[in-house]
Parts: sequence; structure tokens; C-alpha cells
Amino acid sequence: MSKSDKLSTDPYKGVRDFYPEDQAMLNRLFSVLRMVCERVGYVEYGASVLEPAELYKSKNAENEEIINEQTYTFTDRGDREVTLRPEMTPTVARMVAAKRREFGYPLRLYSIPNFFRYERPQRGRLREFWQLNVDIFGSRSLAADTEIISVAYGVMRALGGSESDFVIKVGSRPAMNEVAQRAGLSPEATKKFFALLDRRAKMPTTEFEQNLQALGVPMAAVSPDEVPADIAEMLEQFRAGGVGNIVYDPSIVRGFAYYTGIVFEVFDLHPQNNRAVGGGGRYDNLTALFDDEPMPGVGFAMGDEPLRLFMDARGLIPPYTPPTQVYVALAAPELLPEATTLVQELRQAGVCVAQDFGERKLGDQIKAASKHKIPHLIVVGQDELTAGAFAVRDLTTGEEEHVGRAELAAYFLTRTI
RNA sequence: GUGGCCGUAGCUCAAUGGUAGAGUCCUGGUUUGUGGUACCAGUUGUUGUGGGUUCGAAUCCCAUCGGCCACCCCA
Repeated sequence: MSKSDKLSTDPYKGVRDFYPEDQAMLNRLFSVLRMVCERVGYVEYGASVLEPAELYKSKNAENEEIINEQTYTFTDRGDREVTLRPEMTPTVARMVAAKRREFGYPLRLYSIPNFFRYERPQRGRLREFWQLNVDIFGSRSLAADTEIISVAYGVMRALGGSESDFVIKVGSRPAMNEVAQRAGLSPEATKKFFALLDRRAKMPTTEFEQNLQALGVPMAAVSPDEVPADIAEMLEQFRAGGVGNIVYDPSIVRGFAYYTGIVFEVFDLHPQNNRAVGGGGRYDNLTALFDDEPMPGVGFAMGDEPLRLFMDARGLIPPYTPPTQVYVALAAPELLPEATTLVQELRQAGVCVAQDFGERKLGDQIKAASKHKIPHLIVVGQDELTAGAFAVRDLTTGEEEHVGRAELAAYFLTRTI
């Protein structure tokens, strides 16, 4: 049979397969994210990846192109237009609007959902990805902004990053709106102004100054030294708390989104990863699509792949270990019933055990356990069964320890993974 | 969506238009109750795919698929 008759084993363009080691890495990352959020009182929610297409289309005309060209949208068998969610904000806004009278406020929510975007893939940008989404609803307090940023900071630290590994740049939409207003910029010119600010780091200073001048905005207005009062207060709090890598940066404006207050981005400072790992900001009324009562809030998102690259560049990804603690191999196939009894004893006691069925030579059984990176091995043979004791081998060191059958479970349970 | 670089054994990569190779992995043996180190032997393959140029293509050209990079975008 020729090769071309067969299907490719590659995953779909821009998406990843998660083999056990990859899935374990993702799970460990998620568990750190959950821990950080829950420690600050955020609770987890979830929703379907399928949303009615109109949820994104109706937001505003400005992003129509993005929705049309960069989402997965299709018509279902019932003639409904469906979109695979490209972001979480409309979904969480819908959920909050639906239960707004039942919730207590401030409402702290987080989620780690997957998203789909029809984009050209490259490093750190895929067609399916996961994102931590953290939001606090129903508060206008600066303390909420501060808390949200401190959660983002906490994530980076909990993953093993030190302050020299990343920086959080905080900008202000109102401050830049005021600059635009003072310069008498039209709505179109304001848009250009924001786009210019956004690209500031990608161009030489002189080019930036020229473009700024062309718009009629004075350089001093976008100086990092002109810190807006609320951000100055926030930064002072962080400094008092011993946090030194959160700074004001007037060029942070974050695209066209619904932001109306502070905005911020978390940057990976590794030369290999010159990119933002996440960002967010404050919005005045996220539920405007669903009702007329204002719902202020502040939130941020962080992508799984940028976080993984952040950790990888610094050796912060721990080596893989499977949940399986012990592999039970058979010296002879006819010992399977005896081995099964032993395995069940161990499982009953709470040990995670994988059992070989004795189809292959003992050496191959051990090789398989080793390939699976299972830390311990027991060989069940007639000698061991008669003696009532087993040699427990550490497959990483090759060292063996003799343990009586009655003590086996306790032996493994005291060796926590 | 635009432009550039790339695609060779399961993996990492050689081979400058002239017989497709190395390391690793894998399989068997040294060793029929013991893996990861050692020694011996063996398979690594439609050079991403489809066309074209040529006496001859992994190599040059076109298309297509996929990866990477920059732009765009970054909800």
C-alpha cells in the first residue's frame, strides 16, 4: 500500500496535539493559574466554545472585518450562524448580564478556556489556544485595578519568574484621550494617534517623533514622566509592597477594544520572546449589549503558549512525571492472576499502579515502564510471591529496596510525587 | 491577508545538477527472571505533494500543502 493512500498524522493547521507529556505540562500550568486566582478569591466558570455569531458581530461595526476574516464561523443544520469563540469577554458579559441580580459584587471570576482564531500561525500565535481570563465586575474602585494587576503579577511569580524576567506596563486610555482632545484631534486622527502609540517600540525614536509632530501632538504629552494621578497612586502602592517591575507607559493603549480606563500589558523580557504574554484593562459597561444598566469592571487575559515560552526560555518547566507511581511486571505470563491480586491491594490503598499483562519478555516490560517514565518497578515472580517480599526498583537510579508485601502500599504513599 | 526562509529515515541533520548518508531511535543477538552504559548484525526513505526543465533533479522552475520569521492583527 503506498503512503499517499494514507491520511497524514499531522494535526490540523495551527493547532496542537497534546501527548501525555504536553498535557501534563498544560495541566500543571493551569493548576498554578487556578491556585493564584483562587487565593485572591476568584472563582472559576466555563462555557461552550460555540456561540451565536451575532454575539461578536453586533459589538460594533469597527471590528466587522476581524470577525469576518479571523473567526471560524459556519451555519449549522438548523440554519443558525455559529462562531467558535475567539475571545471570552462577550461570553462572560452575557453570563454576568443574565444573572446580574443574583450575583454579589464585586464579582470575581476566572476561566481557562480554549479559543479559535483563523489566523496565520507563527511562534506564540496559533489557531487554537488557551487563555487565562480574570475579571472583576461591579467595582469602580482603583483598588480593583490594582488587584487585577497584582493577580497578573502573581501569575508570573508563581510560574517561577523573577522581577527581572518581566515587566508590567500600565497605560491610561482617559489620559491619552485627553491628550488627543487637547491637540484637537478628530476621531480618525485619534485612532491614528493610538495606533502610533501602539507601534512606538517598533520604530526609531526620530520616526515616532516625526509622526507625532505630523498629528500635532506635543512630545511632552506622551512622556513616561507625565504619570496620570490614579496610576501614580497605584504604582506607589506596588512600590510600598516591594514590587518594582510595574511601570507607567503612555504607549500602552491596547487596540480598539472596550477599554475606558487603565490598560496594561505583561511583557516577557527574554530576548528570544520579545512579546506580551497578556494584557487587560478597565471597561465602563461590558454588558451594554444585553441591558441598560451599567456594569463596570476590569480584567485581563494571558495565553498558554506565551506563558509556556516564558517558562521554557528560563528552564522553569518541570520534568515530566506520570501520575503512575508503580509498574508491575511479570516474570512469567501464568503469574497474571497472582499479580492482579497484588495490584488490586495497592490500588485499594490509593497507589496508582499500571500492570503488565506478561505478553512480552521481562526486559521489554521494564523498558516499557522506563519509556513511560514510571518511577518504580516491581517484578512479580514465583520467588517473590513465596517470600512475600518484593524488590522495588527506582527506575531512574536503578537502585532496589526489598519491601514486604504488607508494607508495599505505605512505601509508595510516603513517596509523594 | 502581504513578503521572506525552510521541508531529506520515527527524531536531529549531511549530501555544491551525476549511485541518498551520519548520529540517535527501532529490531534481533551477546543475556529464555531484569531497562537505561558496552559489543555484533539489520531495516531506516515515493527527499512534503503534484507538475515542468534536463541525458540525468533532494538540488533548478511553477503550483500546492505544512513549518518558521517579519508585516498585518493582537478581540
